[in-house]
Amino acid sequence: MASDTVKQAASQTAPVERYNPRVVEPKWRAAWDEARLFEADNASAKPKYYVLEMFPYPSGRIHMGHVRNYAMGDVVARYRRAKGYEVLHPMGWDAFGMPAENAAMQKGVHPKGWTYDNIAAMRGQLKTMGLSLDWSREFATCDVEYYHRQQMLFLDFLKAGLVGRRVSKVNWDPVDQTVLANEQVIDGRGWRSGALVEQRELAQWVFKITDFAEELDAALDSLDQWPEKVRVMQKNWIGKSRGLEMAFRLTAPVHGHDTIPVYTTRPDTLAGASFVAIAPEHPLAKALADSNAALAEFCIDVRRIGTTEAALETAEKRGFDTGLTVSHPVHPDQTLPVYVANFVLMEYGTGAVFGCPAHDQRDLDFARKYGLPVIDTFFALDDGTPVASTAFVPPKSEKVRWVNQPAGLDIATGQEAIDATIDWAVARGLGTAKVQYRLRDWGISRQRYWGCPIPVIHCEACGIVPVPAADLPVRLPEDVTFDVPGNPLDRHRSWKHCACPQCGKAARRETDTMDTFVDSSWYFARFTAPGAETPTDVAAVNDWLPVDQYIGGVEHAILHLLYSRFFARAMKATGHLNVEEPFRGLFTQGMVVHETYRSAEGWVEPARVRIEGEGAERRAVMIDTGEPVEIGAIEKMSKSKRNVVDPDDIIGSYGADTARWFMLSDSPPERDVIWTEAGVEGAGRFVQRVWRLVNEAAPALRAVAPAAAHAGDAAAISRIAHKTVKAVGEDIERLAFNKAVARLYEFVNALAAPVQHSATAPADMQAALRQALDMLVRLIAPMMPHLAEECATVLGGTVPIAGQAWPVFDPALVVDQEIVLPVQIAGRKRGDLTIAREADQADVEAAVLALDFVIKALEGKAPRKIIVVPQRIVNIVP
RNA sequence: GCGGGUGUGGUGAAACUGGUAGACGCGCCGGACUCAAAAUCCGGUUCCGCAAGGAGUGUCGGUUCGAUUCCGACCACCCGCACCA
Repeated sequence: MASDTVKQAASQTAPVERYNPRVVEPKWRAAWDEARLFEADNASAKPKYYVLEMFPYPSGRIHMGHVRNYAMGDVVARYRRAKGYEVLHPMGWDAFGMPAENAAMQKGVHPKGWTYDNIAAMRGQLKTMGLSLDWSREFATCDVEYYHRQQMLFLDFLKAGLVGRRVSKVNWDPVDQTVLANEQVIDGRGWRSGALVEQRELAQWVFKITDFAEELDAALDSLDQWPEKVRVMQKNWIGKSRGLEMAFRLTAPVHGHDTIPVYTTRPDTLAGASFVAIAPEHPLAKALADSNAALAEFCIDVRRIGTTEAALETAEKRGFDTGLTVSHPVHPDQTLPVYVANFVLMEYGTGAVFGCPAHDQRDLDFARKYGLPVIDTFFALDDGTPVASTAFVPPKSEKVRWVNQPAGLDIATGQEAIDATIDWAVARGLGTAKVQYRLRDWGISRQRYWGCPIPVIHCEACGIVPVPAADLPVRLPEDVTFDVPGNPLDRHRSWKHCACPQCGKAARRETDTMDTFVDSSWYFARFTAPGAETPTDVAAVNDWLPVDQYIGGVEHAILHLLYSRFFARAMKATGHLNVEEPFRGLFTQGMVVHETYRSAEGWVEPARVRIEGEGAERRAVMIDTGEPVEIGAIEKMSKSKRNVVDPDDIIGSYGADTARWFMLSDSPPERDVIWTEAGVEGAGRFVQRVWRLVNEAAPALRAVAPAAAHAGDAAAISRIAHKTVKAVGEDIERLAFNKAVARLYEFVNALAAPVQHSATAPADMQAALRQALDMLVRLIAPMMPHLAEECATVLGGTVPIAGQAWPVFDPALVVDQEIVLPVQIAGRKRGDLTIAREADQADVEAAVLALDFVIKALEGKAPRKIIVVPQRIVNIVP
């Protein structure tokens, strides 16, 4: 092509000044704020759309994971707004929690000051990202206005019977004098103090999440806009199982027990039962231990190992023969020994099991160790006749098989078979069918300062007395100290002393605070009316909820998301809202990962490393010393590996749009994205490219009115523009941001040449270009909002475009009249056929047979078959 | 062990319900502009082959005119759960 023309055209325009995000971005953020474009109106008549990203903990700095998360949410928010929705896109702070207290202990700062300072810093950082957030609804969970309403909810839940007080075993750190969560116990020791953790029985407040176990399980099937993975994880966590509860009769009653109730999900294996085992905490075990020192010692000993998963996994199966025997329920003449065994859990089922060594690896291990029989007999499922199982597969093959279907069953059929044996057993009076859940009630008591005070009072005379509504909020005192371990609230000289609201006598305020997961279980509801006197404004919350699109990390797949689902139900039961499921659409985004670098002194920040060479020759050296650096694995950005890239640095040097664009390109959003310098530079290059494109075109096009219909080259431009509008919209709706990005690259590539000639182009071409550029600017706006505004200004349109409509594509322009059909011979592509879209089978066949390469391939013979898939492909079978 | 997922060039990845495998980005190679560089622009880039052609989406097999896509068996990696009876 005439490169002279290109040269000429290029030389006519002065080089475009580089786009400077440092100047442009703050300008547009101010303009948006000024116009209050992102404040949601509860009274709006438009259809509502609620998009929410999981709110951050105010650690003090945002990280790249936040940037990715909020960039995604912002694309959705800006897109929906442009599509005519009233969009709620709020931001807040999950502000209670341990780090604030740790900071208090380590640095001597007050948790409150530390937290609010961090919030201020992070708010500033977030604002530089140019997110279309409704900041007027911002709150922190440590704001008294918020936790006041949380206390109101607690009292309503208490009244509704959804809160209980239960003595339960907890991990107690004797040095820090506090309860530890299971994950804070490492090898039986407290993660901070290193002290041996004790198991303590402590009175705890619990939310009765198990009241909703069945509903929480069943409703998972309705969450079709949730990732399968998350639903499965929740299903497993709830752990619903159907089984049989039955009793083994003791051959001689002891300590008032004449039977041992057991629970089993596999009644079909009952014929193979060869022992019964009870938990060390089982009432019968305790009674026996009173008069048996060896058993008492055993019970203490086996529980000393700790409850960490690692300890449990490796722990040997240990048992203590009580000397008691029970009779087999089906064959009363058979007796089975009763053991106390370390692998039986008091918390699940009845705290007692029967062991079938022929069927279960764990039972087999136990039977071998204690010389118990392995009985290879099953109940046939149809009539309950015991049979010697020929279908039995030894445990090492791991695949459970059933007698009447020895080839192996899928899970559903297997469950049917088990259900049949349950019915059979119930009919014979062996026991009762029972549904069991693994889900435990949610213990919310924490012996911490920086949390929401639990609004109850303990009175010697009246017992537990709720704080009267008029006395709310129960405020956290500020004059607390952190110089000694334990709960500062409990040590505070006056705070806990109060008068009983009922009898007026001296009483004690509850000094435990709520688990911080409580705070995050209803914040999404509060955003709908953050100033309401009651926890929710019922009309507003019902209008906005469920959240249409919730976006966050998969690490919250169980706890936060399950607790929130519970809260929605509990709030419904107490009249605070009227939905069951808080989040209609859930998206779990991948992490931002980065290569790690290691020098002689340890992990090194990427900023201090220079990469040289590539492929096998790729090396890293320290920038200052030239010392070689080992390139490590690609891992999640973390302080410990020092592979963190600070969003501030990136936004400072490339601008927010570049950072956002890069976070959205490259990887599919659910997958991890690898942060690379080259990738960011590529994104930055694209920003400049769009800017140049628009500026080169603008002088010629500014006054041109976009027109709808064009011919020839102009039509080609219109077609790609309209196709891109369609595709990008669809991609955003599917959250396929990486694909939307690729489309926009293609679009810009396609516009490059026409823009070169825009000054001398015919009028219809100019009109088509003008329209295409207008569309381009609107399409990039959700991802790169600042650049879009600046480009729109250059093109002479109305700004800001943040409040304007999404472009509409003309369906007639997204289908081509003439199409290129691939032509295959025997399933291999040999060439193309350009033909009218409307061509029928006969036209296509005739045209294909006239093609040179087809004639050559057929060598004069008639084809055996010609397959024509309209508008798709032609395949000739010779 | 149970459950879920992933596997495609040098690389991040595309490919709607079976229909042109590798769009787009990064990197690389070549060229233009430049005294030179940066920036930018143009062209090329799955592999083997000078070419014609052949091979190719983790492996092996199947269904089909046609398979990255569906079916069966396996392999590797990642994630979650796990003494739950």
